[in-house]
Amino acid sequence: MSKVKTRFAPSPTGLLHIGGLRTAIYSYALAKKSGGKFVLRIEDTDQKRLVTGSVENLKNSLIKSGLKWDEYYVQTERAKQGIYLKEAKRLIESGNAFYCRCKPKNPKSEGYSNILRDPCRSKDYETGAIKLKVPDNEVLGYHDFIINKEIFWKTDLVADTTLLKSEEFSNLPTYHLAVVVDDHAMGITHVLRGHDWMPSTPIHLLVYKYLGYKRPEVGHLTDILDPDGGKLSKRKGSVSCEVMIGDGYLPEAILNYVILLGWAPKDNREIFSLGEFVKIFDPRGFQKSNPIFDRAKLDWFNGYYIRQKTDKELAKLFLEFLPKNVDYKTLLRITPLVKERLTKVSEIGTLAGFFFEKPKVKQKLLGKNASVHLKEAITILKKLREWNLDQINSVLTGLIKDKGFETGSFFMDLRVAITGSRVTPPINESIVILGKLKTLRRLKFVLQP
RNA sequence: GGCCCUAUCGUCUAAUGGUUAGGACGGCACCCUUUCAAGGUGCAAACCCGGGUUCGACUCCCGGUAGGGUCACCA
Repeated sequence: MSKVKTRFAPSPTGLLHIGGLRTAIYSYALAKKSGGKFVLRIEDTDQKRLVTGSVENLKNSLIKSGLKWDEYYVQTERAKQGIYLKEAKRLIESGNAFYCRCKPKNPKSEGYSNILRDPCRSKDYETGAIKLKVPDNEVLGYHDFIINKEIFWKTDLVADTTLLKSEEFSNLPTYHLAVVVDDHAMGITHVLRGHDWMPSTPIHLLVYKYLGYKRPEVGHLTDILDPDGGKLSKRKGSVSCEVMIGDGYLPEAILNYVILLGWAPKDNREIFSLGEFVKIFDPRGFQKSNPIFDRAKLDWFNGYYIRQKTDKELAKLFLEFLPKNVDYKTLLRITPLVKERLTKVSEIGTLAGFFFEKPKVKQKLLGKNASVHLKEAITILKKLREWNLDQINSVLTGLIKDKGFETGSFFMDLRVAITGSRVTPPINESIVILGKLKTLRRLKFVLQP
């Protein structure tokens, strides 16, 4: 197999969205599978929408997911070299582009436009924005390697599109020029991008042709849809990688889930790391229809990957979500008790908070025999010389038998008195970690607040 | 509205003309069990509709319908 070179070309307008991450993953896998290179290119030619800090954030999110790029470019830097201006002028010279001095359209006030041919194409300006002179009565087509189909457009339906902005916009290229010039200059062999780019593909096809470039393979990926309909909205915030990690999701869980949105291997295997994915990746496994983002399944992946962590790894992750003064050694002992009870790392606070802070115990959570249960528990636990699980287990089960208590309600009262909650890690194991002193103090406190 | 893409359980998907239409998440039930989980077992749950082609269509073709995208000197 010949070597594939791909790129991920985000615009630095915010955080890395999981849709973007997905495009990056597939591009990465496509290149790496062949032993080729993966390029990161920042498409920052729109000054107005640039968000400061977003380039760093983009990089960080990619790194956390394990996606390492082999080459890195920034478009405004390349624009300073004059490369886009030079190529745009070549198009003017060959008669395939023209200068335009119309006022830029405001899409919001004008809605969709049906004017395809720009009036300036017949004028003979020598400055202004440079637009593509789209030919009449031709058919443009390409084979999409993801949809696996030939796709065609009639040029009569393609608009004269701006390629290079005018002087007042610093002669920066638009996406349409920049992407073609850069992909060619960087030797990109496979372009993989979102479905939303499909309608502008005929423009790029024309630019490739007029500039005399060999064009790469092109494939369009499905869009991730919101459960409420429409494209997954950034406004909901929690679909950016950074926010999700802050919510307690693991990068490897996000990665694994996202890989499976719109792609599946022949054997339908579901669990894999990035490295394993690269090995089995096959572009024929793409789904053609848009998948819907399903948080329940993501949660399942997250729980799965939490359970795969060693106690040490997990305890370290917990630190992020707990008060600063938490003792790491104690946390390490707690970890195996909570491991299989977590969906998100952030839930450690509510599940294990009682270890670090005396809980408020609501009386109504206690059963009607609570005071008897707790009194007897105090008496028998007080006598214990060795504070370990075996001792506590045998002493308490012995008590239940002797007094004829109901096992479930006895332990529930103990649980509530110690933790303040009816949903907790195993109570005897918890008491061992909590220690004799605190345990007895809490039990007494509940009886006599 | 023009153009383009798409259509299998609620969701993610497998199937490449002949299957009891398979798996996963979620749901439900049972087992395990001192709560909740995790784990185990089982159950319910899908080929958008209408025409063709064919001995035979989830699979191929056409038409509806539905969903999505896009129509900026934004990417």
